[in-house]
Amino acid sequence: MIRPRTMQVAGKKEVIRAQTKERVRDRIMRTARELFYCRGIHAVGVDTIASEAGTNKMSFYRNFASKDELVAEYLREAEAQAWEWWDEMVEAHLGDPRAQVEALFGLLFKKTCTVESRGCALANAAVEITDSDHPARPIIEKYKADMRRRFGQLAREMHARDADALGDSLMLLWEGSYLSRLTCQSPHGPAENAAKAARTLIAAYTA
Amino acid sequence: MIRPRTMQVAGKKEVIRAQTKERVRDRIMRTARELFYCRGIHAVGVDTIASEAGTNKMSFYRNFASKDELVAEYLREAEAQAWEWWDEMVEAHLGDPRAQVEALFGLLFKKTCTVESRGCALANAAVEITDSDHPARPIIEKYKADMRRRFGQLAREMHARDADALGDSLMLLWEGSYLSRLTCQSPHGPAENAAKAARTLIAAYTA
DNA sequence: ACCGTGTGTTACCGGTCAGTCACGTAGGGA
DNA sequence: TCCCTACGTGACTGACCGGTAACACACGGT
Repeated sequence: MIRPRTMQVAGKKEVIRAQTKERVRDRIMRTARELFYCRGIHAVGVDTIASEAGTNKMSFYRNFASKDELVAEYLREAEAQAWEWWDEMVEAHLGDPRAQVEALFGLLFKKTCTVESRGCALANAAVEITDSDHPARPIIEKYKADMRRRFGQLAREMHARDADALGDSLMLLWEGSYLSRLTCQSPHGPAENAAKAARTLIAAYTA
Repeated sequence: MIRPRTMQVAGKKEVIRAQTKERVRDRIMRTARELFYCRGIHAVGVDTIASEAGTNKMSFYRNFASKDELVAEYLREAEAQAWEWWDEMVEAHLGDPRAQVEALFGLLFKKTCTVESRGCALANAAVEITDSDHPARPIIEKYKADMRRRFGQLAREMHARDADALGDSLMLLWEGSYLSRLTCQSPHGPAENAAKAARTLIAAYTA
């Protein structure tokens, strides 16, 4: 039941130990992140994750209630990471929503147009997980709803004529970039033109 | 090995039989289409497909070499269907590429913004199937490469300033619409604004 | 009347899946 | 010293996976 990990005040010994011997839970999370992202959620079993993380299934189940819970945790981490990057871009251009969008699409380009990219972890999970009772579903839906809201907000701050339409358009370009990374295996896919499209749309809606 | 189904000249009896008792292979294909699309490819086993199609696993393997082959066939069918719809829209507005794109995005709206829609079968398969040796991979990649080429061609016919960029942008909107249908479970997602975005982009690139 | 084709049925194979049990051990804090 | 926590190990369950073997039957064409 995922106990709260009583992080005791770290003495010197503790620090060394943390470096040399990463806790099992963290090793599992890191391994799961890599495997789920690269091979997909259904394609990776808990046994594989455990042994790839240098441990075993029993230790896995001492740290996670179920595979579904691990998946949910994996997506929560991915979401937190995504917003961290997003906020970085936004904070670098406070008060200048155009520059913020520009920076965000620059980041998108950097993330999607690499050989290793497999698109958006949350979006991929949305495709793979069809069971509406899965604990991952609310995480995905909240994430994407937040994203839509944020794009709409940016459009409003740019004083766009039809802010909701512009926000949605930007989100479509965003999502399309991620998906096209999977359908056109080459890193030189349509996603390379996402930033330009965003710029064009913004210009058209704020002329 | 999927024999070519020696479609003998149909006598009257044959016609009746075809109505009342659909061939096993067709029943399996139809069932597979529904189940794969709704629940995902990994989530559906051949046993389920067979029994849902009113037959059994043995009859399944008399018609398909393997599950992977069925998946490939499923995607080939989906591709053919998609191009059929595409060509219908294009042929309805011969010589008017703007109207053709308009019609295509109208179709996209009709397809994505329904409660049952689960996005694009090919794109979903691209997410689920990570093994590069899978027989479905070349089908997916060819389909999306063709789509990119077609969008580029349409942009060129519209005499757009940067035809490749416009084509890619339209494709991103297209793909984004499909993906957003899965991430924002409601039919009232950002995809509702895809056509408007396409119109805006075209206007900007051909002004 | 005969045979080939398509189909149904049952049982089976080896492998993998998620998840559990019982037991052993190393190390750190009190 | 003692104990508690974290972790490792191997065996196990029951379900399901893709795929196969052997046998039976119904029907249509010749």
